[in-house]
Amino acid sequence: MPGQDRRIRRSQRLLREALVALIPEKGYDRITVQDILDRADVGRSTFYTHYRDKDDLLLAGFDDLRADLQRDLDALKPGVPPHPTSPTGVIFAHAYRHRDLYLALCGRRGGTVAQRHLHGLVSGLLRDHLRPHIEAAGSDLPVDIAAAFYTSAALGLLTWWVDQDFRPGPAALAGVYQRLAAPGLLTALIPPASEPPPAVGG
Amino acid sequence: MPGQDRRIRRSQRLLREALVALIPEKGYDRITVQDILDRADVGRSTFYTHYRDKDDLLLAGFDDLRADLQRDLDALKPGVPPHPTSPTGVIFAHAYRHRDLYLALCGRRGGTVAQRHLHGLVSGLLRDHLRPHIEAAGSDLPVDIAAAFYTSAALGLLTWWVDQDFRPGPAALAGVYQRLAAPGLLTALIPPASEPPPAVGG
DNA sequence: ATGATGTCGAACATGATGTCCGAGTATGGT
DNA sequence: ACCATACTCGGACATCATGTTCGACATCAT
Repeated sequence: MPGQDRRIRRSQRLLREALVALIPEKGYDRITVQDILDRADVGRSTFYTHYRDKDDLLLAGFDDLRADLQRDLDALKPGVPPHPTSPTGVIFAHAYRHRDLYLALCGRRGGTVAQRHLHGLVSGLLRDHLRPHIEAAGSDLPVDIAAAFYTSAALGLLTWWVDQDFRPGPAALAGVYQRLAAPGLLTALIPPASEPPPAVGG
Repeated sequence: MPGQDRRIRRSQRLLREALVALIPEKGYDRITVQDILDRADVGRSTFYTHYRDKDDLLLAGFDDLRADLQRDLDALKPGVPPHPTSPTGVIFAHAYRHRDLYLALCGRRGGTVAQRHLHGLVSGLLRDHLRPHIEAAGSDLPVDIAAAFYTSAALGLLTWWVDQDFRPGPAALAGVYQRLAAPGLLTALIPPASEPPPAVGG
């Protein structure tokens, strides 16, 4: 059974790697299951015993990514009070460390499923990050709207960055993001204007 | 021939309407050409004489939309110097007037093609709008990055709005967008800080 | 070594895609 | 009114991708 596990994981890893490698080449929509099979040198039924379809394979790889990103973010939360980076900065750094994967997930040739899931993930993240700030300030700004705005802005920047071959470094990108995002949020919080936290706007 | 033209346009209109109606029901990816044919009550080869595939049909409808939106925006440009609304405000109003279409284009169940094209359209729009401001201010902010940021923010808000059944009115939405977007752009322009135009940040 | 467990991949049935060709219909000239 | 023309319509077809089935095979436990 442990040996079987090793074999299973081997196929799964091969399939996932094949898909990630194929996406920048052909574009997710044009990739056929047979393409993945050929690239991974794995049989058809092997694929279908592990995954329901192409989307399922993509999302399985996504779970690992999500866990990894969550670890980075959890490491940020209890950190020193003047956070060195925002959640968005962590995401950019994470994307830079996993360039191949993010190229497939939010690059030009990625698919709807990946983008949607990444959006959902980041959206939940930012909502949780923003809510306390907005509530503490007693602002009338709806949390959902703010989350939608900043999630799409961050992911849009990320997508642009990926398609630019990660040209400005992750720190520079995070800097630009802060520069554009933070002032708007700060002024949107002013009605009672209680606290100006160091790294809001994530 | 004029009669023929009428017949042609009839089929084309029926097909486009069928697709737009189908997208919110089934989701673009799950729609089959046969679904469109059945809904429009049009024959198979009729479809393929006019369009190469499903994507082509969608994009054809897109051209009309693009022209319509461009008219609204052109009407804005030579307007009174203190523009009453930003380009983004115009887009929100346009989306509100064509709710059915935008529900298909950027709603939850829309497809990759539509979103990509809409993104490209708005991106070009905002780039042209932002460049003079940034250059006039002599800011070091790269135009492309700013365009990526604000395009995604605007379209993300639009997508959220569409999925909320266009709940806050278009004016209210445009107001929130301005509130979140404008301060960041204004402070990003400050290095020389030459002019504070009324409705930047589109 | 041998049985139990679970994977591998060729072959198959189904459904979607895009093409082809004969039938049908409106137009325009006579 | 009639015919010829031009163009559209849609059923039938070949092709391709998908997801399933089933026998062969490899690995581990006893």
